Amino acid sequence: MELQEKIIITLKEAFKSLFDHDLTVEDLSLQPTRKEFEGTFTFVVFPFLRVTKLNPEASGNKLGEYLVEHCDEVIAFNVVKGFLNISVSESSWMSVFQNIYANPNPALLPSNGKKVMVEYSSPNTNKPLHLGHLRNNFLGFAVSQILEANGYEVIKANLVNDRGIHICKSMVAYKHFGNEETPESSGLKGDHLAGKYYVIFDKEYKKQINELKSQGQTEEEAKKNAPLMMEAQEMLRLWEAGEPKTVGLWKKMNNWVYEGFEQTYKKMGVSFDKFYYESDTYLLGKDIVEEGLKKGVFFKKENGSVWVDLTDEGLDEKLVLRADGTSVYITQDLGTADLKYNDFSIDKSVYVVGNEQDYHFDVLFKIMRKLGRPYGDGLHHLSYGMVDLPTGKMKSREGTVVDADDLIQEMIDTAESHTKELGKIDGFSEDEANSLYETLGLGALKYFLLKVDPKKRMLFNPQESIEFQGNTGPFIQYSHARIASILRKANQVGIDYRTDGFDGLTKLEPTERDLIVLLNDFGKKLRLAAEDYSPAIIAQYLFDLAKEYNRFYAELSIFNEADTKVQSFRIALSAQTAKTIKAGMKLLGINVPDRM
RNA sequence: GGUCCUGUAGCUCAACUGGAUAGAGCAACUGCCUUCUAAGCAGUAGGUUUCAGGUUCGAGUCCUGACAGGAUCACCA
Repeated sequence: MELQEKIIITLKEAFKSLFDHDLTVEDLSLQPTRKEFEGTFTFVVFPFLRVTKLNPEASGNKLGEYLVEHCDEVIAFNVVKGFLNISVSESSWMSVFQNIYANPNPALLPSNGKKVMVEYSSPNTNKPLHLGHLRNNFLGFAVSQILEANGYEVIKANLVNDRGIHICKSMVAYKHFGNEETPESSGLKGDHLAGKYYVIFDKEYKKQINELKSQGQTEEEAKKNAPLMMEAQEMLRLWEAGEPKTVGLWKKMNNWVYEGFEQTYKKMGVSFDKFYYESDTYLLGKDIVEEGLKKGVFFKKENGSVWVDLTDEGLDEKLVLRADGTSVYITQDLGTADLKYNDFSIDKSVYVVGNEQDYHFDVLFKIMRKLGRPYGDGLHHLSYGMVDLPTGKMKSREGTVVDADDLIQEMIDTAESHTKELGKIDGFSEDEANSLYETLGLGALKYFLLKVDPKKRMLFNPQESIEFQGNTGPFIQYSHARIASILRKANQVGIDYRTDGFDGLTKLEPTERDLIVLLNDFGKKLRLAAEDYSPAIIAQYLFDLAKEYNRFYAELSIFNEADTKVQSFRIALSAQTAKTIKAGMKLLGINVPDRM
């Protein structure tokens, strides 16, 4: 049984025995004791004064005395105002440590038999990935790992937006200005090549608009009548009709993009179990519209358009099918939701999509629940804030974006020069060194984007945002490398740091105890991160853990320690910390080096 | 304008979901490498938690109203 659980149960008994009052375990909770007070757990007695009918101090004292007497682990207590601070014996902490140390993988809770799909990335195929996509991809991958560690079976899905007016724009521009350019002939990655023509389209389109405006058309007319735009619209019609030449060009350009994406995904370290393509799904959902009409969830207006009325849920009326019978954005999402369920019979479905689509998903989920879908309550929009630059919002058409490939490379280069400056690569082969730079550069980038609460909008300053010191990925990686070094030496010297090497040890230094407390928290954090869909909780925890370890490292010596039991224990404590850091970082999709 | 999200040290972020004197990192300053990796450790300084009310033993956290920033409100995706 967990230590905290045991204390809470004893508290429950205390209320029964001392005050003849029944409480549930859920009524009682412990919080960490603040650093300036003696103790590890604190029980706040204020809410129970009505039950104890005593003043706060007396209540705390009564409960504290009961705990010391009836709970072996509790060795002392003190009461400050209404706060009962509980001290746990050092031998209890030792046995807590023995328990967690025996677990080979701290980041793996038993299977819960449930299936969840996490849809993330979901790029458009007309341009390369940028900084905003990085946040999406890292979040999606990390949340998948976290859910898996919590016992879910996870299907990582990517719904590729491969059709529509945007890709037609790139195609039109390529037709006019491409001169049969290919990734090979241009030396450009396929996604960058497609993006180049998307930008060209916009540039030429704007020229045409200005020309038409100078001929007396309004802005609105000009936007509609510009030949390039009309051509793009026509191309979309041809595509939908399956016209072979158009489809051929579409396939050719998309394949270039996919090759480019594949490289970037590989570099980012993210992966998918299932790809969906909108070219396959964009016609789905019409049967659901029919179903909704039959069930009375939807209604038809005079012109034949179909709507859902969500005013009773605090939203508005929303169109789900046009008067001419064609789909809108949400129509296909209705269909895709069912498709996912039919493919995998999932219990939960998570959509990692920016907060600009909050309203859309609110509507989508409410509709699915009204339709009585079995997975309705398992739908979740992991909504994250935009990544802004100091110059403001990123706009891909205007070229004010931080390109994902460029940024990753920049991070790796920075890691390289920083590492060389510190002179830390003695004895590294070239391959090892390069792999280290990649680990550190990506670690810094991923940690930076994941440590912030997903729903918060964040600022990215290319010059200043990425550091290698303080609350950063490399700081945590460094802590791991330090421990790895200790373990190498311990193995070399032949120190036994398995449990029997320090059995019977009862004396603990404060930093050692603090480390055990933190290590013991990992499971709780893991659950919380899954409940909140928040890798930031793991990131924050790992920083705290690394920080605490570095304090321990600075304060106490291992190899100069005369008592061999203490020595073995400190190495075991180090090993457990490394294990936890490695497992936790893996949840974030970050590797940790053994040397740096 | 309606709805939703956000507002905490100069900057970037925490605060265990209502608990004690609001904590870290960066930047600044002071110490610590003849000892296991100084990408580290210890310390100093930095705050009316945007503002005004309210709820209660207790509010950064909940409620109301301002103010500021962002998103969204198409027979676009």
